[in-house]
Amino acid sequence: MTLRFYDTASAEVRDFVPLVPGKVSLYYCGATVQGMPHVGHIRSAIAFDQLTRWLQYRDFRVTVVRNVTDIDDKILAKSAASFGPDFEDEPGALRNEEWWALAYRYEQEFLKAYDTLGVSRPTYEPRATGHIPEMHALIQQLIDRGHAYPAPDGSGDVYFDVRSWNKYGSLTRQKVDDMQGAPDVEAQFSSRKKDPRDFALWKGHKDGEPTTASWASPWGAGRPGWHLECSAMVTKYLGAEFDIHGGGLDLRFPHHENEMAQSQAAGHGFANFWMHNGMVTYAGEKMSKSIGNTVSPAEMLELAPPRVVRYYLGQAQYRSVLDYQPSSLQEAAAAVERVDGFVSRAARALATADGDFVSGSHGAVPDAFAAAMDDDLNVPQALAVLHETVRTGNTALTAGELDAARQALLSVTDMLRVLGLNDTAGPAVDEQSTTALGVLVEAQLAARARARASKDWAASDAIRDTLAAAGVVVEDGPDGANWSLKRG
RNA sequence: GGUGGGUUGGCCGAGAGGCGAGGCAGCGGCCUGCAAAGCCGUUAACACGGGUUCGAAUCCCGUACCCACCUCCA
Repeated sequence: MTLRFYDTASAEVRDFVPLVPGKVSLYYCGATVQGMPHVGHIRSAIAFDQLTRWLQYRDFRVTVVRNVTDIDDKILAKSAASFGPDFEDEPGALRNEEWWALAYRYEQEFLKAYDTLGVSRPTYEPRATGHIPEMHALIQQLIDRGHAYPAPDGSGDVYFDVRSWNKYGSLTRQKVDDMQGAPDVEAQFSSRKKDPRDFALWKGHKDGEPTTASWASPWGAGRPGWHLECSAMVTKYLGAEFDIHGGGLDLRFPHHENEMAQSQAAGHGFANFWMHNGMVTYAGEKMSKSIGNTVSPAEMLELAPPRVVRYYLGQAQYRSVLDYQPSSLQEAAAAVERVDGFVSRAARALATADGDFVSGSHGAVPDAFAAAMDDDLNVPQALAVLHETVRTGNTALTAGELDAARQALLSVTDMLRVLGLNDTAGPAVDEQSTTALGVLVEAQLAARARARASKDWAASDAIRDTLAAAGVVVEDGPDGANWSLKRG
């Protein structure tokens, strides 16, 4: 087996070899916590969670760092708006909310969504505001090396000097001269910037901005620029050179280009691999706040249980575009139920036949599954293996070949674990209620069995219909009827 | 203007020179008292026009359309 990933920087799939044998350092961009998470954010997190889980399966010790950008123009603007006279109470918005309170509130919303959808927690989740000294050090390094300069107008801004770094643009294979200029921005900053593409490392404090959003610095009070935050934090936790930097495809430029320029200009090796997940679109258009076509995880969770949402968002190859439509959740639900159906039938059959059966693990997924995952996380192909294994298992169950069924069940369990489909939060299970429900349903099924024995089909079907209406699915098998709660 | 990516059967979605991925939906069958579930079979595709090749969805050239980024964006 060879692990291979697509590296955006070299635009090719290359063999993955970690810098330190047995260890992988992974940094991926989390959210700017200025609003509720939408499905696109979650897709990204799921993609890198799949990556993490696969690397762990391959016995790497994975250190995952995902940042929280908790200081930013939009956060300040939203907070400021909440104090304004024209503030309208949007759903979820709070009046007179300090920027740091707003950021923290949304940070928790993201965390909740990640947890619900089975995104394992990163090793660490640093906040930008907690790393001001590291950022200052990096800025000073860049100034010393001639790649950054304080704005001459005394605004307190510090800019990265794009023209001083001849590799600028290499991540996205663009030439500085070919880049489209933004006329208004050029005009606005012409007195401060040497080149319109120069970007802010440090933003000088402006009148009217809250003092809580201002930190002292050698260049004047202010706050950090977005791109700088990631460079400073990744270096602090993962070192000057690390294995993988990830994020959404839309961050390639300017964010990641700028990060790479800053860090390499400061003498750091930086990321060995750049991995970018594809966008989620809605009706063919990228889902984003500015367009307003976002779908929240909460909305999806109203249509389907967490595991189905996870399956849906994770089923495509991570680099492909995923076009969301509500009906796709129903398809995902059918696929998940097929797998779950096998798991519960197999577990039941094996438990009946073999009292000491406990759900366990091979510790190994099928070779074809592993080969698919090794190949740039080809989840669709891996899912094909999953479904084929389910079919094999179903056939074995029907034939009464319990050993084969057990093998299939263990394989399926292992594959589900790797895909993160085994442990997403489900509805809270109340043991007492479950027990009580079981007693009641069994009583109904006993009555139905008597009716069937006397060929009273009307009575039998009436019981089945009543239970179905209550969300209890009854399936007749060779050993009598089984029941389960309809998921969702 | 620049830089990437895409166009696969009714839908989703892999593959990347020869062997019909898989899921969902449909159809037929087995099983069932009837269902459900399951299994078997089955229908069907590679945007368009050229070219290379014994052979192209896959490689090359051209065309059309779509998307993303070049401004905050997962």
